[in-house]
Amino acid sequence: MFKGQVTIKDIAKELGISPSTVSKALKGHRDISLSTKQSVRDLVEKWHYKPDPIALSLKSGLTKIIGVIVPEIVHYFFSTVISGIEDLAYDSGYHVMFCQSNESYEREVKAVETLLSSRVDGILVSVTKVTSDFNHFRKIQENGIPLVFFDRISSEIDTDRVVVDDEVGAFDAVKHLINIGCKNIVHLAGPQNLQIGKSRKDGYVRALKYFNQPINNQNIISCDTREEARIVVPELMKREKRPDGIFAVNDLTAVEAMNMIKECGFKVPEDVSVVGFTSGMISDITTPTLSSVEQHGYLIGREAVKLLIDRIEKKHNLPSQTIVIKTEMVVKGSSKSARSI
Amino acid sequence: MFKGQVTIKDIAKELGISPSTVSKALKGHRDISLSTKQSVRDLVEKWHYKPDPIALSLKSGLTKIIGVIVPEIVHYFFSTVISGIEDLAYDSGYHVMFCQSNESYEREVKAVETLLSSRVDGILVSVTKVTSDFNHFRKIQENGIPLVFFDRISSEIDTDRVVVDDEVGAFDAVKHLINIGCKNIVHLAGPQNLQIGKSRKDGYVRALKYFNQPINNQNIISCDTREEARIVVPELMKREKRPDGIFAVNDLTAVEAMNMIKECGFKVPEDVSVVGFTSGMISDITTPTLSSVEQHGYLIGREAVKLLIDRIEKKHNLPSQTIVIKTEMVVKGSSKSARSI
DNA sequence: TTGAAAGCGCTAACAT
DNA sequence: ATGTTAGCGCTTTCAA
Repeated sequence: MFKGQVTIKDIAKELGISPSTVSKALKGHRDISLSTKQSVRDLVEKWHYKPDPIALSLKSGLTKIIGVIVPEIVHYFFSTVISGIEDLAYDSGYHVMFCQSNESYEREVKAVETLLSSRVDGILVSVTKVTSDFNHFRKIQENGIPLVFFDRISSEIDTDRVVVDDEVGAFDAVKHLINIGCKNIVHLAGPQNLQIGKSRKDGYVRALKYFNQPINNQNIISCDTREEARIVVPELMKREKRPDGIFAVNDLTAVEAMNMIKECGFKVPEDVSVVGFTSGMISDITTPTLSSVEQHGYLIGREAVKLLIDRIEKKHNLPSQTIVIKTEMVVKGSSKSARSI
Repeated sequence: MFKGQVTIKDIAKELGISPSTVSKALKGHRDISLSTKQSVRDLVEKWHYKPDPIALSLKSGLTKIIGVIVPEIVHYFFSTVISGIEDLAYDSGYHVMFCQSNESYEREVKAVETLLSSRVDGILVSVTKVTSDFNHFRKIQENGIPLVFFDRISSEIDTDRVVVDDEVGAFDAVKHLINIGCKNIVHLAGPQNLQIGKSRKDGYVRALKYFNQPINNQNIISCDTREEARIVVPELMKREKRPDGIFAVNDLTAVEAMNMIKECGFKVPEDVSVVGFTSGMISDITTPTLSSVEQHGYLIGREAVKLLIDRIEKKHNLPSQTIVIKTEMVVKGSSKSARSI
């Protein structure tokens, strides 16, 4: 009873019964007498007995722990997702173990090994930007551990997914730019080996087509970091045919694009309208505030956990499913055009 | 060998030796023959044997898991701390389990219970703004689990701590403003019931005294959110004696102050210099970039984990220690005064 | 209605 | 140099 924790043996000894009887009593087994059950419950209450999760795990082979791999915790979007994961996981009786891949393939592989060797019951992953070999994810599946991808998925692995409707979000963003009068919209695109990079570009292209604007390959530029924007955007502003709208694959890039535009002596949104992706706190603190496509990270986290727990507890046996979270175009200062439409 | 994982038994059976021999061989026990050791190692390699951490935990009573309780993950400062915690913990062979208290006392208490019942080896906590009863922390100590506070500490609990030197950070910030020529510096202050709110104000006051500037109570204004700044700062700018410097208790407030100053038709830093606290990503994306006091969250995380692991592994038996992380005044665009000094 | 025994994977004291 | 045994805390047949 000391050494920190009360065990089932302590209870049994005190009550003069066997450990197995205590165990059954606790589980409400039918063939334990009511009086025994009651005295066990009383003592459990009094001594604050809590079953040891480690012993439970050893028996059941389950840890009630969910592993999560994200590129970076220090990232508003991911921290909202994590927040959602955490909340629902705890409510469902699971714990959460985090690993950051720091956008490094090697660290991602290591994180997978770490989580597997920790015997987590399931794994949630948002893939790094640079991952192009997916064998470490296959290993998860070969071990029979449920795997759910969220946001940054790999299309090479057949598994459950929670994604944002990137294509539609991008379409809406570009549609908005067109609606406010932009005629020469540049897309600062993400890596095309990532689904989100591809989808957002596809949405951009589809919107242009839909509204009969010409598609110019010069207007699709690989640029998804602040550092790149710092180089790319000033180039853009020197073009003979200056862009009047920029749709960036993420908010940080969009913000830096705004800053560069201003540094080049132009105004946002008067000269160039800018729209980002992943509306977060950032979009509120810039001047002007940044129009952006809201991704509902918290919800993504919750849905991903729900899917994962369903798999772990085998609540269904459906083929892999993909849940699509709707995006929402949030118009703020960087694109509220005063120009006539 | 199937069912996912190879066990020591599988190895033993294959080699026709006993499990305990395998165990000893793996540990490099002196009285196992070299040839046996070699064949064990070979098979371990071939079959990818990994010891089951759960069985290890059951034996040792240790889980190699560290519990962390933070107010909010969605918070740049905390996410940097977590990042530091994560990195060092993993390098030291520990896993990390997170709980958010969401600034709620009840959730904090629940988080403590959760972590204790998970049998974590140690706990790191940054206390919520509202916690005034500390018995749940005492329970951690009574269970013999090492406890380390970081950033938001409780002075009622005798334990290891890692804190930021808020007072000196604030002093440096105000000193900087004075150095660049500010004569009328306003402090947008945090809640005075929180240690950080008080310390930062104290640093402000001390700096003014030290440089023989008058201390005006009108210049210390309770304002630590963007919403408040939106109301307070325009008032300030209407004063007969306009402030020429603002030292805000956090970056978000500082950023909104900048925005308000600009909205009132003044320039940053030409008319008013602004300095924040907790230099983060935010400070880079505003225009102008925000001068701020860097808190080194990542380092705080690492130091806290180091302290905790030392306690867990009983590397020393010193009385409770407090590590103070130095802050650093980072001068950026919002205070680079062109004025002569 | 209750208890004894085995076993989850691993280790360590104690044989051989 | 290697094997046997017991036990960490719990559950679950199976026997009483």
